Amino acid sequence: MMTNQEVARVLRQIADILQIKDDNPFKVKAYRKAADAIYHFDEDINVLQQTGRINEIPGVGRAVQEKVEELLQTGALAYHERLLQEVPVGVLNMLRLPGLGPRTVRTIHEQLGIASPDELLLAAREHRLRGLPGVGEKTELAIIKGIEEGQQNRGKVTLGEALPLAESLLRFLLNASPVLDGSIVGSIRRGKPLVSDIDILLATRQPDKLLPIVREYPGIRTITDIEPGHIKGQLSGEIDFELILVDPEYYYFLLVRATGSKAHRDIIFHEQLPEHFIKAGNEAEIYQRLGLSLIPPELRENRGEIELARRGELPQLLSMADIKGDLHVHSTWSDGVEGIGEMAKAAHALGYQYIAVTDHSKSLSISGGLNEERLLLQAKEIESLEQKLPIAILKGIEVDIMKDGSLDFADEVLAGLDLVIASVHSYFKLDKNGQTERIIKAIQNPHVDIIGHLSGRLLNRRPAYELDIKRIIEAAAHYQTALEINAHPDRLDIDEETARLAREYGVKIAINSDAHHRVDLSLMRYGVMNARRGWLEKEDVINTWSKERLLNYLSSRHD
DNA sequence: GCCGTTTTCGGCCCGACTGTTTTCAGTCG
Repeated sequence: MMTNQEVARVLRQIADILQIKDDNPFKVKAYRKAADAIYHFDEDINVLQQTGRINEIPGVGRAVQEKVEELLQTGALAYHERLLQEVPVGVLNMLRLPGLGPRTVRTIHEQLGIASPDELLLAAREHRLRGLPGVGEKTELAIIKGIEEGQQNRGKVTLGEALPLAESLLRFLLNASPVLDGSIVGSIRRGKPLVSDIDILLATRQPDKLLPIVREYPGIRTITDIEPGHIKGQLSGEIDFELILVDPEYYYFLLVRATGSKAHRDIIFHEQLPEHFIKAGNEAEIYQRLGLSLIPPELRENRGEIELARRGELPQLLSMADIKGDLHVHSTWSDGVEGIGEMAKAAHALGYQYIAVTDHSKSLSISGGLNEERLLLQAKEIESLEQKLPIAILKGIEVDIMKDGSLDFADEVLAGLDLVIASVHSYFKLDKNGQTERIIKAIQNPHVDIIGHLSGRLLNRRPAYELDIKRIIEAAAHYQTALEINAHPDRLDIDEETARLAREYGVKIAINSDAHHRVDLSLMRYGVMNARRGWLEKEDVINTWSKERLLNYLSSRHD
């Protein structure tokens, strides 16, 4: 059985291969679009398949439907396999490197027979790439840099990939009768943006009965290691997992032990024997026996939390339940895939009081960014939708910050909006001072309420651009401009360190999903986890505030 | 490959920068 996400992955690989083969670009786009649509579709693709309704997904026509059916029925797709013969996965991985696109990758593969990033790195170091058409010294250096940076996170996956897989596996195991209790542990439970594997703790009196149950799980690729109390293996999706089996008496002791970072647990358990923690009823009791108040998982990193727990002075971290709205949402007016009405209804269904529609501005033309005229038309639509829907819809924009720090709209235009996010989408390679000055100039603009995805990082894909974070936070504090925690699991930007620093300076934060699809509104939880890792409290985050308070705050800023 | 009461065929698809060139293809957001 395959999930929507796994099917989407195959379709995306097909798109990549077709692109390298220089096939019809619209065909490539069609495969990507179908992949995205399946990835995000609310219903299980297997259920759709059984009722013959796969082509009801927008962007999926006859050809893709047939391929998906073959994939779901047989677990493989002949067309995909055939394409992989021509262009192996290693070549597709080369595509992920900055500066390398389909044409260059094709040339490298065809002319030098290079078929993986490892081979590519070697060739680049030996200067065997320069001389290929379009490849010179700089490209070679960029490749080496790109691969070396990637190696730092080697084998790690984003929380956004790992957490749903871990939850799905845990749900399956909790349904098995020998399992009395269970939890995700390790770095996923602490909410780290990049994790190396899935660790799950299970309470059971019958550890011997677990193995055949685990083998039944549809998402298992291999089981590699079995020893008393442990089952290790790999899930399809190439993520390693480890199950830790423990007697119920020691469950909460192990839950604390297996969740905290090494530094955290070494300090709190220093020479204490497990027997001291037997039969605890919850985690709070474990911490209590250590003379500490309960430390939330996201804080268990030995960054000062242990001392505060001893004094009972831990921060009161915000939680998902505190979130009252989403201030960064796209629609079909730019590169979103759903109308404002759909997004607003979905936000209302999540219990939100408000959303801000913040489509892109004109200079981001690939996204269909709005010009002044269309912005006005959009405002009309928002006004009419607001009459009909039980949720406040703020008129916003994600305005582009230009190279010189000016904005893509004149102040008069921005003044007509309820909320302005300013973001960088170009000139990522400015030097540190230029990039910092540029963003500070945007911070200084009185119409700008929030700076979007400040550092521009894309986890596992692109490093943050050069910035003087401290200067930016000082400016944000001075001009009372909020910083965004972009909740998309590929971004989580600003990161936890920056968030913690911002809080110390009294800079407000907005946690935003940046949703381009209604399903993406639920990515908010990753942003909340990131905020908790940054020690943020409810008061620090403006979209935990009530609608009235937020609107007052925004209008007072604009006066 | 998808889509469609202006079309079942012909659109879909943007513009600037970068590094490589010697006039521009390839990459990127």
